[in-house]
Amino acid sequence: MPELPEVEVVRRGLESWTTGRAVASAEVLHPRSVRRHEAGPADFAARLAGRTMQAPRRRGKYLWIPLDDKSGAVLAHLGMSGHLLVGEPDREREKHLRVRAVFTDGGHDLRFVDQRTFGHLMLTDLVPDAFDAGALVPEPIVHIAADPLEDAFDAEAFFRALRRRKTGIKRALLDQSLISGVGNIYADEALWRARLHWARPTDTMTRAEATRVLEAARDVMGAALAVGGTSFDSLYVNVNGESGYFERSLDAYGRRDEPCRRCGAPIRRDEFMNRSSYSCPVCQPRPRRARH
DNA sequence: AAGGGGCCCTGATTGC
DNA sequence: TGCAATCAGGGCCCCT
Repeated sequence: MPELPEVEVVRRGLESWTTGRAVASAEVLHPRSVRRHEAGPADFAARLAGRTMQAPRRRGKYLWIPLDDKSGAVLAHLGMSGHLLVGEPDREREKHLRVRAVFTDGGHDLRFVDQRTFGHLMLTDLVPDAFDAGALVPEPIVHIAADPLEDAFDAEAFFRALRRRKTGIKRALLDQSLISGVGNIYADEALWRARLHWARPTDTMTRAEATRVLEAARDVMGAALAVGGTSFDSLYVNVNGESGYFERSLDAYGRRDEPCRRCGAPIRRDEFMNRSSYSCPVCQPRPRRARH
């Protein structure tokens, strides 16, 4: 379940393996993994061959590798279970290997392995960024907001957007067009730290509450990044196939009926958006006017 | 037209 | 024991 910290761990891990290396050839082993590349799997592979990769970049949960003169890029979203792995090119093929690129220098290859195929890769153009003057972003993600660890993130604009929305705070945190990089785990963690219930209506939120949840999101994602990200089973791993250590630091997510680390009350689990929401019934009381 | 729900996927786990 | 139901969830698409 890679969210911002996990994707950033992958980006850092890829850096020395992509920068300045030319692709000899690529193969797509599962068409669904390039479904957003409209010209199809064969075009994806053919157009990647011969291109030189640059240093990988990231916004929210999206990662991209600019190509050649930076007019284009490989855009990646890891979805639920996507891994980008590097290793000896002749090693055994993973069961869920979906896309593979080998380089002209004959060194480590780059593999996209994805059990559930919610993730995807595509080739795309880079266009001017709306948030960061002079920067370029992949065209398909121009609509998503900057993430809270970027300098370009506009906290004031985020607050104004919250007040305009008629929804609950968790749904807003998960809306990548308002703030990117936050998924189900870190949304629950940020709300627990900010002592806000997930159904708190955003249109009446105070500046202090908005600041609190934003700072909490920054803090918790920064802390997770510092220890290599969160991992449950093997659904998320870095480029060497290793898991992170943040799971043991989670305060809310996945802790149903376990004592709140602040007040001792048993953590509750609610159904929300067809998934789970974990919160403390005492520290995060349900608002009278709840919004989903 | 913004908000909310359904759906896509596979493997581990749970239940009968 | 074996099979079926359930769960996990990001983002796209569709409906109202």
